[in-house]
Amino acid sequence: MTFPRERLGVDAETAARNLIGALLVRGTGPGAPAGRIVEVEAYIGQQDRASHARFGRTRRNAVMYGPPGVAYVYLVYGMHNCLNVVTEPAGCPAALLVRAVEPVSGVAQMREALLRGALTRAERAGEAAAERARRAERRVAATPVSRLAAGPGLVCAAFSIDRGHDGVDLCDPASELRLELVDAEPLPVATAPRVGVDYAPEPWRSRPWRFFVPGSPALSVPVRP
DNA sequence: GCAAAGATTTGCT
DNA sequence: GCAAATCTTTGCC
Repeated sequence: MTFPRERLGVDAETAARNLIGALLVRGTGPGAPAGRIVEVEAYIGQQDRASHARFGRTRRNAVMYGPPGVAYVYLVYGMHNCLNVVTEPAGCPAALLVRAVEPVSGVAQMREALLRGALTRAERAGEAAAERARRAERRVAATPVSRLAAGPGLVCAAFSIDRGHDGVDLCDPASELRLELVDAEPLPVATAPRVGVDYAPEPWRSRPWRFFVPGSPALSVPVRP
């Protein structure tokens, strides 16, 4: 069943809890990558000094101002894509960063995609390229299934998500990238401060807007005490 | 126009 | 445990 937009068009903290446990699906067919979202972070409003919306509306963050359920994809550190799900009613710039997904199916395609990325990086290494490529191959093959999408950059790499998906409607069952509602017992949700936002002043740095399934083997970085 | 930093991951010391 | 990789976006001259 496709994910109801109403579950995202509410306040961001409620939407974050709603999004935990949802299925993220890329493409169609039996080998299509799919996995359960087990960790997200909320970025809420222009006043949030950790959010891309803190500068007001720009070309990059424009979709954050639009309707909920749409993908906001951006590039960080010049090399990693990050997937967000726009939340709150249209007009309020807010998004949920998908930090970790536990693979459910399509694992082979995920490994292929991760390896493609690693090989591209290895090629640029020049003379050490061949050695790097071998290491990348071993590393990807040795990575446990639960760790394949255990980080915001890894989610995009494993699911082949890039900025071409910016603006895609994740609630449309016809979309290449979409969300599905899982008919199961709701997962427990814990909170913690967000990761990698030390540049932001208080109180934004310490807001407990990281939402995750405690004990999941697919979480990104360890939870800060 | 140019300098600086970033919602990360990887590999080496 | 730390630094490099890499390039877009933002801020300031």
